[in-house]
Amino acid sequence: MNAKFPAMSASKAVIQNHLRLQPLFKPLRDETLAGFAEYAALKAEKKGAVLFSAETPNEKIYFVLSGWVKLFRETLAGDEAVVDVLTAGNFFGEIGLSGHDEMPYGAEVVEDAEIITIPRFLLAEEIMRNSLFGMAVLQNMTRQRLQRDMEIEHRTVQSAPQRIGCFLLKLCRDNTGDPVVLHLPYDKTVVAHRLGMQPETFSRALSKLREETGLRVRGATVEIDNVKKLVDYTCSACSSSFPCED
Amino acid sequence: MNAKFPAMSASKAVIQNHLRLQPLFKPLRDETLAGFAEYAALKAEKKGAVLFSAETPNEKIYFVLSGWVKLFRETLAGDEAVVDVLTAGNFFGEIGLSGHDEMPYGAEVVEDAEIITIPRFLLAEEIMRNSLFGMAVLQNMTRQRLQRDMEIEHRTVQSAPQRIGCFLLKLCRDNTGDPVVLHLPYDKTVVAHRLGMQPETFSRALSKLREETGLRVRGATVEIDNVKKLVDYTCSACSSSFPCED
DNA sequence: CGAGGCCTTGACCCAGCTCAAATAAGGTGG
DNA sequence: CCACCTTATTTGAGCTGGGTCAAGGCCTCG
Repeated sequence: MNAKFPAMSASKAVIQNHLRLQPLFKPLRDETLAGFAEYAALKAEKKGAVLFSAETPNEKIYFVLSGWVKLFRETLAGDEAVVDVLTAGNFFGEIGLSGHDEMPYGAEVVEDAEIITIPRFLLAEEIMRNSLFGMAVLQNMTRQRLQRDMEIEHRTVQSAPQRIGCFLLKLCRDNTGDPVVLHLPYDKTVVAHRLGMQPETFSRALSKLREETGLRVRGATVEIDNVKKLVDYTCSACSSSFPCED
Repeated sequence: MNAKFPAMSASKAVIQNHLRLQPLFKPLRDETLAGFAEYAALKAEKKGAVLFSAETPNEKIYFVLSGWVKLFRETLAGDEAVVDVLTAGNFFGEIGLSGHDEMPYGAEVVEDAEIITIPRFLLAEEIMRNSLFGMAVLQNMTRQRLQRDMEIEHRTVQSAPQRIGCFLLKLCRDNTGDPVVLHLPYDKTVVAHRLGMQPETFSRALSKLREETGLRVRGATVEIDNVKKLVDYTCSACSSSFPCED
């Protein structure tokens, strides 16, 4: 009964609790999660922190508990393409599970974040051992692929204001009551790049969206009085109707 | 020893041989493949055949042995977005493995094709039983996701002529000798949509690419004298260098 | 040989990009 | 709490790649 142990196991217990809440881990038993927690680390990361760089080997899977992280690549011309932006409930680095040692993109914290990392090999082992878990991972990857398909379609079919609308609607997902208040989670420049447009275009498109659908923007806060109006404006160009993904 | 049996088992043997060649099935033993072959069907499909429609439940996985198949969605406006175009060695319908009963897009033969179909449940069972196979499926899906990531980047970073160049380069992949002769596999309209552009734009962009890199086009045949020149022109905008995917 | 479907070309338009400059918004040290 | 510096955001002006519409040309197949 070393004096250090109570503290340590308390911390591990905290991690284990967070892991239990991850949808991906639903098929796992507590003792498995405890095993993960043993090797996992929970860390508070400051805005600007680089978790890993592109073209770099990486051994961990990252679970975002809070804050925002962007995944990005840099083109030869020097400008960045934002692949995705993740927040609470998302994870990344799973690409490594499929034998890609070098990450195809870098990861940077864009809003102070709490992140749990787990060594990749633990998950890989569990996938081999527990086919239910393997299936869960496969389903997750499949969903991501479908989201990418949609994204590609959106980029050619939607106008800039509509893309912003679509982005805002995804943030609404939970809120149902009509006056919705959102906080733009991070730097508007990052949002712009996430949506594949320049910051100037983003600014103008947001103004247009404001006129068109009557939403209000104050700094990083967005208020939507009439969600239906926003849906009508945004989703008219799309091939699937509103709550466009499961 | 019914008279029918020799014929049937010969046909099944043919199918089994095709299945053996699928990279996805590498981790499977012959007896497993034999089991698949028992329920599988090999069919010659004519150009224009619709294999399934979007928003429709589907129970099969499709392996393309020859010819070309396009996967597509239709937008409300009525124009089609080509999600992907597949040929020998590719397969589709795996989305169904992750519990998506309704297909998110339709499949149509765009060039006479031979296709093997396997009931989805057989693969699903095997995934649960054989974790090596499950891992192979996961890796495949992961690769597809990464390809989508690249595609999204390409759409914003590359010009129309560059996108065509990129497309041609992928078709070169095997040929190494410098004078390369390619046959555009299908309808130029389909290629255009696959690349996210209008047929008119495709035509103009192809002319530009011809001037720029000295390749020659005669009907559906493309001759490339200087692959390096094409690479230089095409890949200059990209974030990864030439043979851009494994 | 004719019809319909591709493919190409021309003319014009417009969303979004680029360059440049003016403002706003934070964050920091005093 | 304020002045100052740095980093976002907005706005203006002009450009351009690609879309749209419309008209031929060409090739294929019946």
